[in-house]
Amino acid sequence: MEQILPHLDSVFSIDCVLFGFDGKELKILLIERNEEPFKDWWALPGNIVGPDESLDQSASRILYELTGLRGIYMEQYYAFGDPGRHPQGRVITLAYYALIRLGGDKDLRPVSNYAKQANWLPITALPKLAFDHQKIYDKGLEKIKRRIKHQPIAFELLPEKFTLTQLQHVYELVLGKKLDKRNFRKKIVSFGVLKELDEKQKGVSYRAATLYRFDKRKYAKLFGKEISF
Amino acid sequence: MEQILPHLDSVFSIDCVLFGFDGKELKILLIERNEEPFKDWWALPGNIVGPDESLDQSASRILYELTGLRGIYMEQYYAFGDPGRHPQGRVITLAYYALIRLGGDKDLRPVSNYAKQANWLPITALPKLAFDHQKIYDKGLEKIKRRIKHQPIAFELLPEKFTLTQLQHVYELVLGKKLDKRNFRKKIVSFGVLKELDEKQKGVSYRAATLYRFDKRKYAKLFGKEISF
DNA sequence: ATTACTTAGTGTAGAAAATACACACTATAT
DNA sequence: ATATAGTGTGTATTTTCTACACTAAGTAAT
Repeated sequence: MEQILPHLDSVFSIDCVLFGFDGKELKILLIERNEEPFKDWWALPGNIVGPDESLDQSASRILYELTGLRGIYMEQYYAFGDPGRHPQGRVITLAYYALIRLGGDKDLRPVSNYAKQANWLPITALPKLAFDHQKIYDKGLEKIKRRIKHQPIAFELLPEKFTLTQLQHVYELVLGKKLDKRNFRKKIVSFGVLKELDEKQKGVSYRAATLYRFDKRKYAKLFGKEISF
Repeated sequence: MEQILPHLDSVFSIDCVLFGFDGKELKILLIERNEEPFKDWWALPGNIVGPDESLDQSASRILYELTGLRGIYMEQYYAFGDPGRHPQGRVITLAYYALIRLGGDKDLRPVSNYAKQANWLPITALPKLAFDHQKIYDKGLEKIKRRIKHQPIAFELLPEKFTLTQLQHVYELVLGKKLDKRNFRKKIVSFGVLKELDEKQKGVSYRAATLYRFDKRKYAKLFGKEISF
């Protein structure tokens, strides 16, 4: 019911919580601000939604501009709009999260003029964040904790080919608790969305593990059925 | 990362999907528009977010203005912002849902000048909706289907005192499938969030059922534990 | 070649939860 | 008293969850 379109001084932006996994730790991408307000503070990367782009497009563009990445699973999860959240005016922001595999082949493109630097920081030791970004991050983590139980998002954090131990490691980091190896394997294999490859892990100084791949086709067939961890 | 605050011609609104239950059917509140665009079409009630209110406050105000109701469980669930969604300009809308018990004591306040009429229409026979409101509604229904499995939202659709059969009826309507009576009762009682009253249903021409009440205190104690249907 | 080391990979028994299923009870209306 | 309509309950079976420990395989060092 939007009858009238008054001219309002409000700004609509998107902030991204980019979770990254380097094989060891969960990290998020933060930017060190170079301008007031919150000069020298760390903040979530974000930007203003353009006039002719959809929200998802806008989020993809922002992610691309900040990281050079495309084709990443990304989803909006909450809008933050308290009148006082931005000291210079009314800014309503829509938060998106993305899950990204770090390291490996291509590195992230350096990030532009917005900031002194951009860096992947481990979530176990985050600095104080600008604006209400701590709140945005907290809600984002909560969201992926829930979602990893029901949706195949863990694979976004891993290379295309991965071992079950690596997969378990991702679940443990996101959920913040240890899982039983045998039960984990039993369950994850029983979903039937993993394809066991004829390949083994390489470059390790111990017994090499079998590699698996997430099978999108099989997952698509399951649709409707709920996966549950 | 919102450095600059340009002046943008975008409007930010909230649309509400108000689910109502009258003891028999699930309904949603719709408004028949009295102005172009989409004159004479049915639409979701909504309004523009004020400059000094938070999003939740705004949603509560809008709900109050349209229905006279206060203190209703309400939650944002998705932002819709395709550039073409409003023919007269860029309107980004944040969708909220609310669950409301219909009928009974106090009736809804009549709805203002926005519309020719407001009406509760059964979700089994909805008219074509203005704008992208069908999409907003669909997503809302999907959302409460998920949420009713994990959160105690069903009680918002029922009077304070209700029978287990009524509760089951709500679950069946929202989930869109029949449930087994014995198993339903076993499970819902096992959560320990219902208080059995010493009262019985009145005014029925058959054996009167025991009344129950949702016990918020007990539910609060459970926090962390997941309820699952 | 042997050994030490490190991680991969596997099975089972018991507990708990989910499911399927049918009939007797109670209040009211006639 | 009888018909009616919804209430309220128990159990056996299947499925899923949990807890738990050792052998196999490959690498590295000697």
